[in-house]
Amino acid sequence: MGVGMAKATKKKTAAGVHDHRRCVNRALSSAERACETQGKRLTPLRRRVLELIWDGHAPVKAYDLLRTLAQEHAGAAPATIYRALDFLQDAGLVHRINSQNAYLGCNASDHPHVGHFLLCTSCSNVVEFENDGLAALIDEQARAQGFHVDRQTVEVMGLCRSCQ
Amino acid sequence: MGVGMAKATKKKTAAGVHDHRRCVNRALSSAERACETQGKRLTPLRRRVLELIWDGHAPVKAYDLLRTLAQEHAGAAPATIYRALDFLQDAGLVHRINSQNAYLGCNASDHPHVGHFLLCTSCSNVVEFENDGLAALIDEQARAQGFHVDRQTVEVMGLCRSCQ
DNA sequence: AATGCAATGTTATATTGTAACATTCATAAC
DNA sequence: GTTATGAATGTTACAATATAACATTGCATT
Repeated sequence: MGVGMAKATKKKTAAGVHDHRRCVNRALSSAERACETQGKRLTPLRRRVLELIWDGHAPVKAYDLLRTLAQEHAGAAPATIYRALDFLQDAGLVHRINSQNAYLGCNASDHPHVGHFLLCTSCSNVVEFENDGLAALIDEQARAQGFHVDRQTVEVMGLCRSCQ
Repeated sequence: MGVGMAKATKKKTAAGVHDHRRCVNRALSSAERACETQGKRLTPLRRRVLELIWDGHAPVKAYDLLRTLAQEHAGAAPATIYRALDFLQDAGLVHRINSQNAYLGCNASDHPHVGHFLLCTSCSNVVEFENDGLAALIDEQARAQGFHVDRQTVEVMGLCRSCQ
């Protein structure tokens, strides 16, 4: 199927497909390094789940992952997915988008950072952004109220450039 | 039950109870005004759900509301609660805390504002805060990436002053 | 080989949220 | 006052998301 598709749409999408494939591979390599560093085990199952998450451009639902995984992995059940997701989140390889009950590969697992996202309500694409000033301002505001910050999430809903 | 309790703990909590009662009443009055202004109908059912939300200090789960409501309202079903919650959110009287699947009364329904929260992971209390600079910075960051913002939510997890 | 712990398998169930259609209620038009 | 209308609620069923609990497997160390 992959071959036929590739031929049929070669000129227009082949490069894009390969780019994306490269991007996924880069993410997986980076994930392996990150786990090595953290002394965590990126087992084949966990690695495969991470790969499935990266396969799409938008956040993925747990049960969509499950349906896909089940086609290639007999014992797949909800716990299978949720355990993998828990591991991947702990390892900083995946973020949960709370407003969507969905999961997104993290492209910056090599350094600590907070979860700040722009969510397009039209095309469902999500981009993670980093803004140290923003993180600092949130921290400062919290401290001013005597609050000790462990974690912060920012989810911004709206329209991406191409959907406006 | 209420009377016995009140007597048993009169000195220490009676004032607090009354303060909270006053606070709830203020919120309900304010909600009535807000609906009047917006041309929306705060029916007895919706008003009661809002009151139940305000009864606790922490965000409330939909099915907890349902259990409580069901004791006094025969036809209460999930849809009953979710419809009321949808209405109250549209009217700006209630916020949803995405990271907890829980709902919180809004103390500033008289003016437009964004949903910024400090969530204590120890005592479960939540405080909403307003920081125009923060909202503006988020907006600016988004615009810089060509993103048009409709709504923003900030959820900060950590420890409140008294839980540190 | 024996032990122990992490990872996964397996089954069941809890929690959260919607869909779809029927009925009731308030309001305005007649 | 009746009637037409749409909003609100009642009612039943089910979908979607997530966790609990215990069994089994696999891997690393002794």
